[in-house]
Amino acid sequence: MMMEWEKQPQQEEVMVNGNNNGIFVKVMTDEQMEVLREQISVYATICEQLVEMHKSLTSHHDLAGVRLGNLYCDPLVTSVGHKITGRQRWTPTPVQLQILESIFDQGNGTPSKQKIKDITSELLQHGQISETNVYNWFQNRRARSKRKQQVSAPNNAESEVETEVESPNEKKTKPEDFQFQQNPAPRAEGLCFQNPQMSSGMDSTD
Amino acid sequence: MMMEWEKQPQQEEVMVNGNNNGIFVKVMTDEQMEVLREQISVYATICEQLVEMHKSLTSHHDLAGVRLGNLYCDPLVTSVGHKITGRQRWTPTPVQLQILESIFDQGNGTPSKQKIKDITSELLQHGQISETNVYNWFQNRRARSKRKQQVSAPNNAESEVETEVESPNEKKTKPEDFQFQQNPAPRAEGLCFQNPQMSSGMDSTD
DNA sequence: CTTTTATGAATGAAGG
DNA sequence: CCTTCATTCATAAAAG
Repeated sequence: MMMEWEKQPQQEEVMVNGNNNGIFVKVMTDEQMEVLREQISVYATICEQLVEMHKSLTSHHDLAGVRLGNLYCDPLVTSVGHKITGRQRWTPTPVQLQILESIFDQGNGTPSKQKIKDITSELLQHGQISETNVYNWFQNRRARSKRKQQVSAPNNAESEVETEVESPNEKKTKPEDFQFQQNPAPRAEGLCFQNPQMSSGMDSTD
Repeated sequence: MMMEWEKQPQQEEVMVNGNNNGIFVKVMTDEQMEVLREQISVYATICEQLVEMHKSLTSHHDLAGVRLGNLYCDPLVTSVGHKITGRQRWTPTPVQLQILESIFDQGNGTPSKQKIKDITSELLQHGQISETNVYNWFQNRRARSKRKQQVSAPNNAESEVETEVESPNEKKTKPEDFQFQQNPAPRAEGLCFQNPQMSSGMDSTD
């Protein structure tokens, strides 16, 4: 059964600026926001429960544990299936990524040498990784984050939307941090939570 | 296990109606929408993978299957867990493409930042486009062009350097060479994360 | 509608 | 740090 919201994207598109250069934004009502929160929350809960179930299983059945050992250890979450035929470049596992992101968010934009080692050790518990990988990751993360800023910056023509973001400490995700995308299909889009295809799963095509 | 959703929402409140009786709603930027999609998508993917894993386990251990049977059949979980992806990508209009191609052909293979802005402005007259789009286009164009060169011109100039992995000397891109990620198998099952609170969602105009 | 191809976008790594 | 390149992923468009 599909979730309701997929069929009920009832946000409206409003033009913030009255002139023809105005920007269109998605509008959500409080209720919709709440629903979203609920749904995400549900996912979180489910995930936790499933993980617990999995733990129970593997702890009670060595055989199963072994069998799936190399599968759940990280591949479970090994995101998009990629060939195991000698990957040339490191790809962070979701867990590693999450950790990296959280560290990045902590504002310590200064990845010191020692810090790198520290982080690397930590991440090694969740998959192969090297200090260079960590170093590069932070460099790239920083650079790209910054670039996004400057791209979205050209907001001289201030709109009616007061940029009253009272989160000066937030340095990465800016509200106006989006870019225009051509949308040839003027049809209702809103929350396009669709299901094109579940593809890219854990199909490790070796 | 919760993600940063709680901290992300930086929507602004705007009054949809100009008059003082207007309703206040939350506004989400495309960026935020994208973040949301990503997060939900992650949950969906993880859930699906966990379910798959669970299936593998239970198929080998009836006991475990029974044990967990009433657990995953919980009202919480009802059907379809799917990936929610809603990214849409920019598609250049013929006119834009024409201009881009001509610029590319002018040999100025070095699209500087200022140049990008310039080009973007130009192309904006022929359809929606962003600097990032232009940047990406040139990056891709050059890469593709270069690749074609090396493929169509297998000059023996550099002897046996083709001791590469895989088969780079293969005629252009060979689809069969790399992984197939499509699996159009119509699956009408899986998990569904339903919640009493969710079901009576936003469709009720209350 | 399903499968394949073309190509926009994301990102790890290297160079300066 | 910033820019550039190479490879990969995902999806719109085309082909069947």
